[in-house]
Amino acid sequence: MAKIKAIRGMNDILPDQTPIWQYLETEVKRVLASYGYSELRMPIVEQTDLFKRSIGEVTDIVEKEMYTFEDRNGDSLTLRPEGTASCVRACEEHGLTFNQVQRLWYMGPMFRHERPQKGRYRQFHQIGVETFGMQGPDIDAELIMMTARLWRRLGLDQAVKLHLNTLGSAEARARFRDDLVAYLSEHVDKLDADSQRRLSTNPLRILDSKESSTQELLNEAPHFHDYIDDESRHHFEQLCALLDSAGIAYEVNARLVRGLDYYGKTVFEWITDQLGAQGTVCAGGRYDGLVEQLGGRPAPAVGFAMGVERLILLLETLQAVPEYVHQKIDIYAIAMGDDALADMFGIVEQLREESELRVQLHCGGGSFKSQMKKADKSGARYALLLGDDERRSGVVTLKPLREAADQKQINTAALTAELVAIYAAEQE
RNA sequence: GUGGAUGUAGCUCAGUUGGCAGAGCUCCGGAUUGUGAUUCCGGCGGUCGUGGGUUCAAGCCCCAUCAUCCACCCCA
Repeated sequence: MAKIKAIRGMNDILPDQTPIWQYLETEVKRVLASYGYSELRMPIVEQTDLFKRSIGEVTDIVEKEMYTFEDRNGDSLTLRPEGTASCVRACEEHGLTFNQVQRLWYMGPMFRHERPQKGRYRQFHQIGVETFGMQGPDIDAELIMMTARLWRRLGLDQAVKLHLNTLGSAEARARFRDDLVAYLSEHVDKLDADSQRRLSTNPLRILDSKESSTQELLNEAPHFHDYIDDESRHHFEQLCALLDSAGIAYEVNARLVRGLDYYGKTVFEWITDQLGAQGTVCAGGRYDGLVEQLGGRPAPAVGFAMGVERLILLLETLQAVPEYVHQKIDIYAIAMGDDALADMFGIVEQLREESELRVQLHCGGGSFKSQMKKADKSGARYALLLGDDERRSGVVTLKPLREAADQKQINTAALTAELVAIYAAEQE
């Protein structure tokens, strides 16, 4: 019988990886909490129309990457390919955007049917942050400063660069797009094949083309600079000024275009050159029109999303994960003989009751030697030994595994106090 | 969706012009009593991704298929 395997592009996250995930999630939550953001949890499945109406009908995501299926009652449902649409839907549905300000975050799996490669999977995880009800560049700046703080905290700040751009108002963008398409249509023959296709699907994406011939052609093309509306220009200038005074370095990248239709004005990406083709580790922007587009009363909004797998890849390639993250046991307890084992259960339970120490009791038998080997491999700093000798004198043996110090016997009643003192001294 | 590379033990990988399926690591046991990491000895472990074909004989050659990785596209 053929073995059942995980679905392509959907990965198990194994025990040697989960500590890194927990570390990243913990640090992100701390930063978010320090800015007063609240968590929102949404369903993973939504009505298909939600994504069609928000992301854009002709985007690759909607056209060919969504996991869409029929519910038993015939409704078309879709595994969420991103979080913003769900978040807006949830906020709107519960009145959270009605005349109020919101600062929210969520984390969880997203689904896109793409060909997997490094940093790109069919089930992947994002941590998303969305804000509503604030139209000025101050909140744009706050979001960017928050991400910058996170990179510093994670030790990634030297490896990522901030790219910044403005897409202007919907009207300005539309005029620019029309003129750009008109110009490029006259030179279709000089465009690379991909860009020819984009001409009808997502012409702004052509600005991002990697073909040098296409880039040459673009030098003579209309420039968005000449189309931007005054309000967007001011918004962008103020944002840049705020980032300047906060000491945050950025590169204005006029070719930076986001793939989703709902973005306008500010867009930004944090990019690394350490991960191969999937360099964008965090990206977002302003989407003032989306709430209204989804049927709500108009509300300005800005947000971004981080790719968790990509951040973890980056942490690993930079070897930026602190050593303690992989340390899961403080004490490994070994008992020799059935009577000692019964006593040891009581001792380790009391230790757990009276301290925060992480104590693992050896189970499953084996020779004393093999138990010592397991103690060593566990990474614990101490082995706690109990045999007939110790039981006779009411003590346990504490054996250091990581330093060249002698083992010593400790009165069982004083064990917790002794260990807590040792670990407290270690903290200083 | 397109292109390239790769599938052999739990892991990392050898395997010659086609001729008995291998190593290292891990795991288990041992090197005189209850002391780990180094060392030495022994052991467990494989439908060679899967299905066909060629051949006296296939891990190796041919076809198909699946999966993984990398890149394109797209995106976090």
